[in-house]
Amino acid sequence: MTTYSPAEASAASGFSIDTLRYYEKEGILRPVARTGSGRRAYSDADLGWLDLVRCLRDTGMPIAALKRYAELSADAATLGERLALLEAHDASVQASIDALLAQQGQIREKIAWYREQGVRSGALPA
Amino acid sequence: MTTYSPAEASAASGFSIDTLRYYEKEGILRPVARTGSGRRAYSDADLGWLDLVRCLRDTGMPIAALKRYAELSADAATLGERLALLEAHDASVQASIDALLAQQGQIREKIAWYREQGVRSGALPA
DNA sequence: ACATCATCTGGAGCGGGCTCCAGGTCAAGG
DNA sequence: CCTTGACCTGGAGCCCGCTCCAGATGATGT
Repeated sequence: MTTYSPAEASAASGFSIDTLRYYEKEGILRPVARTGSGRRAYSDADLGWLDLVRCLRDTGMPIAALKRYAELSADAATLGERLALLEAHDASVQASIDALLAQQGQIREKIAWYREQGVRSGALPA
Repeated sequence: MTTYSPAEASAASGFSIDTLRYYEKEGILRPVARTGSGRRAYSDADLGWLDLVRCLRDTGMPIAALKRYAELSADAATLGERLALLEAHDASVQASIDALLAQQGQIREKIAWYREQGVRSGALPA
């Protein structure tokens, strides 16, 4: 069973070492195994979980929700609850995408308007 | 030429009155006209600009960039620069959308995995 | 043996973006 | 008139999510 040093876990997950320690302190990462001398030894399972954390964080899930999800993960009986949490998050991601698409439309209208103004005034080539 | 009280501008833009004052202080909103007694009187142009600000903020443009954009808007000769700024922002919005779609895929995989686990273990109905 | 380096801990500090507060000033309704 | 309420100002405070620091400890390479 391979293990990984903090530096390796950081490289693999894309989180800084400080952030990994912070996540552990916050309960997003359950206590990581230690070597005899007290250094962290991340497991493959830890890295897998960090991958998911990365994805959830990057899609805007707040630390508190991540922590909740992590707590639930400690108990197999909460599978339904975790599923619900993920589904709610999926819906919120969908909402963000929809909002971004609409806003992108507005930005592009503005861009088109600028282009027209520029050409009309001769400031931009047609 | 219609004008709007702070409360009206807030309702129309969706920004709190405090945020409107903050934006003005930061230079995102150029100094708003005042009534004889010193109260703000927002114009239609102000509200239009706030609409755009809303859109840009909601798509993740930071305060500093908004400020830059606002400064450029004071000088007609900077049209090209503003256009470039918007185009860059459009590209970053597109990148966010792409990233979200990919991450959504990952989340949905996880959801599917949970469903299967749930059914397999009998915790969830097929 | 020694210098170097990675890591450890607890806690302070930071940047972004607001949000709230105290204390004061007007304008309008009863 | 007098109260009420919207508004004003400058500045402090807050929440989030890290990020950095000092000081100590243990592993590593020469």
